[in-house]
Amino acid sequence: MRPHELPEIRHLPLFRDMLQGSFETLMQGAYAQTFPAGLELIRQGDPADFLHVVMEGQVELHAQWAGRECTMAVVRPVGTFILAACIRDAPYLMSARTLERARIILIPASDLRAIFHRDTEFAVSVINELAGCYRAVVRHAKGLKLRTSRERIASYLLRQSVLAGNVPSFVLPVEKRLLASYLGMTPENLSRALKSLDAEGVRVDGSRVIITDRAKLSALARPDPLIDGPDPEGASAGVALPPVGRLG
Amino acid sequence: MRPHELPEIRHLPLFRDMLQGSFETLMQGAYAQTFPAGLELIRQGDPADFLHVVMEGQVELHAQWAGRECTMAVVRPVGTFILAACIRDAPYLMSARTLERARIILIPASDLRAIFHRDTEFAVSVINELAGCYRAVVRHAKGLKLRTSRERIASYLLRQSVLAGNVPSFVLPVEKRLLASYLGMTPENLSRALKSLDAEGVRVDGSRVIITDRAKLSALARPDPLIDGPDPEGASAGVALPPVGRLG
DNA sequence: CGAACCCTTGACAGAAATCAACTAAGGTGG
DNA sequence: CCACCTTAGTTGATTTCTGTCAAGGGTTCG
Repeated sequence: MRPHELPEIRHLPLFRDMLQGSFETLMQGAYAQTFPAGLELIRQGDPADFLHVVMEGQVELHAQWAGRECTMAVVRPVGTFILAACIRDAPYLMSARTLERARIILIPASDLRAIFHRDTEFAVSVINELAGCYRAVVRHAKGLKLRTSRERIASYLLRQSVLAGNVPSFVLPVEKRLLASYLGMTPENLSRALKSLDAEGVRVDGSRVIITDRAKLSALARPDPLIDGPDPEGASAGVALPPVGRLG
Repeated sequence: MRPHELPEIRHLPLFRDMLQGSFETLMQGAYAQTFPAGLELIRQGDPADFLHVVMEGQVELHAQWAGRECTMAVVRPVGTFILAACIRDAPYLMSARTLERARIILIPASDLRAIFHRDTEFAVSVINELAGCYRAVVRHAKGLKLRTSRERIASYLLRQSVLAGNVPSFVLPVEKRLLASYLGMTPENLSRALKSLDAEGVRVDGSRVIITDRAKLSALARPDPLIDGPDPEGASAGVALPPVGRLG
């Protein structure tokens, strides 16, 4: 593991409050590895052996069934994924693949379980992390069930704009096909819908999005913190925040 | 609170491993209440004050947006709901209403948070509960994104049959309109789809479902433990289990 | 008995998936 | 350096699915 990585992990919400001894024990069993783009890191159904921490690059969480596939989330630095499976010692519900060259820390699930039995502070951090993940998926499911495709797209674009610091123009952080799958539609549909959103205050040029009429777009999207997530602190102050898609 | 209720709560996975002292403290602040059918217990967006434990009756968790509404889950005895919101001290993401006369135990969220900071065993139980809830919603979302309406219905019926002890015939545990909303479709659509499933080995008469050709239905549903949930132990032995829809 | 309400059915309109063709961009290898 | 191949994205035509609106039968409950 690289020298700068340990403190970076240590500062994650999940690890920042635990005892130093617990952290050191956890890190003794952990190791880092760099993977090329497009590599399948884990496959759904496999037993959960390691908690994964993304240090660099993007990782897609996706699910398959009956030959179909859909994107569930994208994890960016510094985020973790498949915590729940590790805790339950249960098979992964999702697969993970690198979208680009990625550096990942792997922490043995057994160490994880052993330590939160002994370190209450760590247990509390795990609780908070899990509760956050849970709420993120609930919001995702709400969006799928309550909003139409166009509304989901509009909300997503508005959200990205807010996360980028309330800027009117930004670049999509992922490929459109992936975005389509994440939003629960086909690439063709996303393409057409994006064009049709021209009339709702959005211009799209390649991967660049320009919000030309925020009020009109907002009227369609009807953003709601109970679906889109809470407004990040400092967003109003123009502080740029990473467009993290947490759900792991 | 009634005399038989305390030990019942004590035996819940969430409370069975905690220190006796912690449990007593938690129960001191708790109180029970009986609500009539159709009552809105909590509204999404409200601050999370109490963890709810269902002792009797059914409670629907649902979500609203833009005048639309959908069912997210049904909680039955003895199950809890909105644990995550209580932990994060965040607004509820879902509303809850009684489907029938229901008896509910209310546990102050602040007590909850205070106690798992002191009682590691309880913290571990909360972790396991949350991880389970998280995985339940992920499975729900997977079903919505990967399966068509007919496939979701077929899977649901097959699942209910298994939970009832692998019986070929059973009664739907909820109203069809609610089931439709839970499965992500309109009541009209469910009605039509159920009729069309006649050709796939299912007969429906009112709320009674008869699986006439399990192989054929299974070929459509393609049940998968990574979506439908793990097979309950003892199911093969014919042990009847309650058709619990946990997700809270 | 009447008033809701659930469920069903039909007709229709709108949305989305599918199939197919085409463009454009990026990377590979000659 | 260029020809070639692969892949993302777009667009169009078509079909399938789904939601909406409307009406009617049946049940429950006050």
